[in-house]
Amino acid sequence: MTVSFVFLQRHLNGTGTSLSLEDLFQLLSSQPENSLEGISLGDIPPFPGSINDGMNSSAHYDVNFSQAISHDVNLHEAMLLCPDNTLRRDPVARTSQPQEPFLQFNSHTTNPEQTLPGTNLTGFLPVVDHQMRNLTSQDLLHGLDINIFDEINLMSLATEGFDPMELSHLFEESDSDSGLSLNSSQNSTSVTKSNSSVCEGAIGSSSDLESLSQHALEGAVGGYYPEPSKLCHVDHRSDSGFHGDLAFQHILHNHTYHLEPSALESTSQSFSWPEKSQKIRSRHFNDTDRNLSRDERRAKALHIPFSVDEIVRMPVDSFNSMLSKYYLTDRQVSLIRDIRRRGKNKVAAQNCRKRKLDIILNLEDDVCNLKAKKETLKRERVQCNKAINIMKQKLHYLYHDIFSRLRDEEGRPVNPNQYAVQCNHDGSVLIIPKELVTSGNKKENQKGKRERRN
DNA sequence: GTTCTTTGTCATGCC
DNA sequence: AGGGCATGACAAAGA
Repeated sequence: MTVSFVFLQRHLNGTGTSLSLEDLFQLLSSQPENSLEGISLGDIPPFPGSINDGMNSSAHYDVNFSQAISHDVNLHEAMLLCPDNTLRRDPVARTSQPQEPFLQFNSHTTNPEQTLPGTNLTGFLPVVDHQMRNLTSQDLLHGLDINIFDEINLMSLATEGFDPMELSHLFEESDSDSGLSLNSSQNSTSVTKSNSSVCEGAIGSSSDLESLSQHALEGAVGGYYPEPSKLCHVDHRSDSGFHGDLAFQHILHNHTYHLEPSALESTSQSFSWPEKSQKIRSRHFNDTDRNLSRDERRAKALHIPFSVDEIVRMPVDSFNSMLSKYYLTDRQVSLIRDIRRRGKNKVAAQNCRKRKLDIILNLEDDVCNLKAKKETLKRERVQCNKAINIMKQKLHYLYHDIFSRLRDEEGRPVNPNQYAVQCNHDGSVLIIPKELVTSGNKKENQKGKRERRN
């Protein structure tokens, strides 16, 4: 006991029962480490570094400490944690993000023949005669004038009510070397489809050419492009921007939407269909009509001279100019508009689902992170509670130590059951009867409650 | 036969 | 005003 008894007495007797907090701590700090039954302030562990870190981290993450500990986090809240409510995960990294639903027309053709427009293929292709007969129309059309196809388009527009069988005969007679487009690629709306188109476009010198020639006949949904020589000139509008473009697209684009996987495998494209899709596709390959989508079948039935892909992907200006420049019946126009709307919406739906998936994945990540953070905060809370308990215990010992030294005016020990140490806001410490403390506390509590209500 | 998933479509609202 | 986009809801097909 290093603090003199007189010191305390002087303070307690001389100044009434007032003991400043400073004095109290002077008293405490002057105690040997083993005083207070072996517990001193030095034993109180500093506020755990991790706690500070935790607090900082709490602040850093803008997480309310208590809330973060006690609240579960739902997906919506987790999503709202994003400051700008945007996706933090790079969708491209997260998914393959084939988010370029509109691949360029004619961008990559795997058909080497396409690199030789205007070339007579028969001079280049080292194929035997029967293969030549089975070459698709696309293979043979490169040498033809674009304007011819312009006319073809117009003619097919004029085939409203035309007998498809008659047109088919035209193809048969021309032995598949009419000006059908087949070998363009990447013209589809969805990525999956565009991938397929890439492969589909690359028919190369497949042994399946024979089977593919049938698809060639179905190339454009309007699919009937009679042999140019058998057509009369209806109207020459090759000088129109869109018309020329469109005609050219008909030449270069693959309007075959579903080709046999075996044909795809023989190409230089590395893309391969998923096993599921291949099964589905191969199951339907013998039924060419079933190969076509509903809109493709409808378009085919109405002899729409453009592929569904073109209708969907065409810029609005071109689309409108197409509708105005071409003679189209109301039914055709209506169908074309429907096809365009549905096609656009299909792509939008695909993108929407992709986004939704990304959002869900991001939220799952957020949930994981927040759970980890919650665990950290829980651990920190346990450490805080431990430190608080140690502090309480030390105060308890200090309290009893003080009372063991206190003496009243007559030199008698002060009964700790009758008196209490009260620390005031101004730093002063008073020894007051317990009745006053309890009544004072009650008043304080009531006052606090009133203030809280207000 | 039931359930789940995928995909296309429609309706609607917003830009 | 028209077109496109986003998205919820529904249905069909397939696993």
